[in-house]
Amino acid sequence: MPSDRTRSSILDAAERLYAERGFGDVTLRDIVAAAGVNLAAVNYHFGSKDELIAELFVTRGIATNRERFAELKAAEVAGGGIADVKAILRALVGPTLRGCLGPANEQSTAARFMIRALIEAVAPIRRIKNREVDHLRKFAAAMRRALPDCNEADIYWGLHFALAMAHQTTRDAERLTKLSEGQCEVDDVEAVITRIVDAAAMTLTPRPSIKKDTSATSTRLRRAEKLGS
Amino acid sequence: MPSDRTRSSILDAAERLYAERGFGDVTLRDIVAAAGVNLAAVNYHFGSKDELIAELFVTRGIATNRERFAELKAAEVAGGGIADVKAILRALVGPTLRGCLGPANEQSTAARFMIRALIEAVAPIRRIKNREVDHLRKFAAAMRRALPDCNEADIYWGLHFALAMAHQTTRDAERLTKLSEGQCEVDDVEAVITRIVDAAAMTLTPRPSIKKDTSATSTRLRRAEKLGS
DNA sequence: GTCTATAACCCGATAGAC
DNA sequence: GTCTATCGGGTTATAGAC
Repeated sequence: MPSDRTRSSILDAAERLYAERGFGDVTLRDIVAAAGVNLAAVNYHFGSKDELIAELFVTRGIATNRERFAELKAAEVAGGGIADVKAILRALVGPTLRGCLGPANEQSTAARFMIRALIEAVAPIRRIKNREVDHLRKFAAAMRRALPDCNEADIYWGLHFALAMAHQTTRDAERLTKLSEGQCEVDDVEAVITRIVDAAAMTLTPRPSIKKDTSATSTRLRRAEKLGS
Repeated sequence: MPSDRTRSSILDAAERLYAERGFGDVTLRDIVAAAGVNLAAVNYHFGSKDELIAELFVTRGIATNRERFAELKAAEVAGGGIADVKAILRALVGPTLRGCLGPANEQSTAARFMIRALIEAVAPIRRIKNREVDHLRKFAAAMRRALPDCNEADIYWGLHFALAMAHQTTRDAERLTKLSEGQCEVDDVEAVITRIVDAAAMTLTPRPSIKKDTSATSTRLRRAEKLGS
């Protein structure tokens, strides 16, 4: 059926253009031109522009989350049912960062589209996004298992902060490079992931103050030591 | 001169509407209606829509940075020339967060406009933004004085992460509340600021490893140990 | 400086032939 | 399913009267 090819041509072209130029200045006419199909085909296959965007967001989002869950599952298996805190965070931010940073030719269109979609929050996506928090709940649950004594709010804040750093880094990489005059190496994706994961993990496994209280060990630190890795 | 009032009416109305509804669906017609002026006045006073947005971004940005610098200066005076690390970070993210979170009637239109502008990155603003990093340089300089032995790249990453957490929190506060089922208190602005500042400060004033250095210890952490702090 | 009126253009959606 | 042609509506920008 030629219909299917038309349909997926539209999806592919839309994903690519939105990833490259954002939602603000990509029109249906741009999309059909890039896809080599007719303008009316969009409405025939998707009903409206908003429904096209929504379908794109849902299908690509599912794919991204599948990657995340696979990493999370692997981390839990490796830990005998309880994943390492950093491994959980790595599963959350790794797939997106790997797809958005690094050499341009290795970047994933899907990951860059998702980042755009999450950041620009155009109307049809905003509606879906705010009611879809199940995937984050799975990460929160894994984190609770890893840190059973940790305050629940802290866990949510930690996941939130990890995503915040990941998103802003993909978004402002250019600016950070300029600000630091090249000292912040953004091209080494795994190093960036490690940096973000470490920063988020620190908020979840607190330390005693380094200024005073060097001798007295806090209960929280003892708990962390007990957990080990 | 009635001209000045027309001019500032347009600026005020535009700032308010953009802050409330974003750049995507606010037209010049909306703005002139809210300002009670004529459509042609926009082009007369600003030349084009893009120039209106650019002027708004520049003037409001200067105001925000003035607030930040005032806090930074106060922190350096209080510290006898060298500000406390957390005070520096607080000066960076405090003004924006205070203007964007908390009770709706206490929010600042200017702060919410700036957040929208930084996030949605409409064309005329993007151009200005990426070449404007001087204000961040001042914070980096203050941080270097506070942490003379700290790796310079770490300082830039720390500032970047602080802004990342601040921005994402203003932007996704609703979602975080829903995800955590109200356990993450976003209405207590000062508590949120403290949380973000603490998280960013941790990345700058590293602690010794709390667990056995298995295999995957980050280079950053190892460097931190060497620094001793 | 401010207004009206309109130009010139672009958008998404759709009717209808094939 | 795919196409052409077009509708109806929106936008910014501007010419010209006052």
